[in-house]
Amino acid sequence: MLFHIDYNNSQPIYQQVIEQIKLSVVNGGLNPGDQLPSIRELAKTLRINPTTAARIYNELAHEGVLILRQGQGAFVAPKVVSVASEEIHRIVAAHARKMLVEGLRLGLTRDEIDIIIDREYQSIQKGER
Amino acid sequence: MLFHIDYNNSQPIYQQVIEQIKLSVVNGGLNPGDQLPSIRELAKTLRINPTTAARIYNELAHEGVLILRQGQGAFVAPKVVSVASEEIHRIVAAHARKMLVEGLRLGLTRDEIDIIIDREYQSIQKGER
Amino acid sequence: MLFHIDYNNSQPIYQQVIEQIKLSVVNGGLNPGDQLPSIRELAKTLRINPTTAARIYNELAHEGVLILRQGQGAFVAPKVVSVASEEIHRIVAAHARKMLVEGLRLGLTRDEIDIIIDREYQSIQKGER
Amino acid sequence: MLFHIDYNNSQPIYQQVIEQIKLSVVNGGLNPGDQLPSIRELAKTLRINPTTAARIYNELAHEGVLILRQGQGAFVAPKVVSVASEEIHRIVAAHARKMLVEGLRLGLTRDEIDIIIDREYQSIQKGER
DNA sequence: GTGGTCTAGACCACA
DNA sequence: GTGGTCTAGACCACG
Repeated sequence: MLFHIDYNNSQPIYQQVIEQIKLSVVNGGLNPGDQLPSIRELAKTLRINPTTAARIYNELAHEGVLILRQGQGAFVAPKVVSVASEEIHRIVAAHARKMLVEGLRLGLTRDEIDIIIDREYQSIQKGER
Repeated sequence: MLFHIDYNNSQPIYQQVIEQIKLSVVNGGLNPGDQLPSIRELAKTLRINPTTAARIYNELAHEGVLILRQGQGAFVAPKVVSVASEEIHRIVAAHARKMLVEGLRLGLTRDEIDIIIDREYQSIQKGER
Repeated sequence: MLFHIDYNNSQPIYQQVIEQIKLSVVNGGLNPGDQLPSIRELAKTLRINPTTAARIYNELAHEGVLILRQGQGAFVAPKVVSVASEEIHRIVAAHARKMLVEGLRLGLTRDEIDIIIDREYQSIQKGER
Repeated sequence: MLFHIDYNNSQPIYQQVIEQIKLSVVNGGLNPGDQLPSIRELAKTLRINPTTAARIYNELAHEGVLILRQGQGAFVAPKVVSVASEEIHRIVAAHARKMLVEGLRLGLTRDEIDIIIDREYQSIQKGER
């Protein structure tokens, strides 16, 4: 559960870490009930601004990934998907569309894109990165 | 070739329109050599500021999607992809990863995600949206 | 003495033609006293706006490359360099600097740049392009 | 790292500054990781509009020369040239051709041009200007 | 504090 | 008419 920040990435720091935490939840690196480092600790280890660390946890709590308990800390939420399946579909479809348009535009075929997706899927399952 | 802006979308409007133009180029709605509405015209129809419209075309010209000719207008560029294949792979893989993590996190299976991708692919090919 | 316009070039039409005429003068395709097509003729063959054709000749006349005689036409000027050598030096140095900075920035060595220069020099002498 | 604007120059000021920054990167005045003045600071010192200053940094970021980090500032990018060597050659050759045509047209010999190039090269290496 | 987005509007360069 | 440059200034997102 070691997070890393790529400062040469245009993506904001807080989004980079959010993505990594979500990934850990997906590939089993983090399980429901697991406790995460405190905001101060996270800020210290990642050497980021405490307000940025707070933002990370707040967003994740807002999305239902984490549960923040006053004075106790942050914990991975139980897998209770309270999001409407329509909404889920919409979110994933939007990502899929972006990926497809970009890939096709850059000259890839549908099959080549599928191969890339598969590779990423394997890498997620293995807990890589 | 009708573009639309969703003001409830957190994505900046110039990026929304950029995506839509790229999509049109991919699904054949726009072909190399086709002329696009002028900056002023685009600004008028979308009811955005001309400088924002200019930004849309400028970014697309930078990316090699459009060609801007002073005094003449904006045209779809010929398909000459000069992007390194590594770079293409990297871009698509990043999108794929985001999509997979989000889908899996929200409880979808790999198969369900594949179905969504396929639906999006079909919709792009048909020139929908 | 056939000029061509690359509409996929960001460089303005009038500058493209000016460059080509200058090149012809340099490599002997056009010699002092030679008559050029009239403005109307140039506009017609290149399928450009007559005002653009006029601009081409006016700029070249201003730079001393051509001489425009009312009612007679445009002629290549005799090689009387009336430009101060300082000025010449300044102009060429500016071009050289741009070329060097761009080449070095993109990872070329001085020798590699020299090779490119030499190749261009040969191509100019041969009257290519 | 002092930039200057020549208002008697027909070249747009954002391009003048871009060139100067590229030059600094080439001659070692600016190294990867170095922080540049903020957009607002640059605008203030050059007495230009902040949006013009932003444009300078944006273009350089697009070209991969700088990296902009929201909330942090602008930094010189690490030297990762991902431009196709064909493209590099094409760019430098175009500059070389322009320089040669102009020099020859104004009566310089090949040797005289080479001397000017060499002088510019020395001046770039020394970090002059 | 930083950069990112958007507006409103002027003036120039090009065809 | 077209796109290109620049200004002036507002408001948001990020750290």
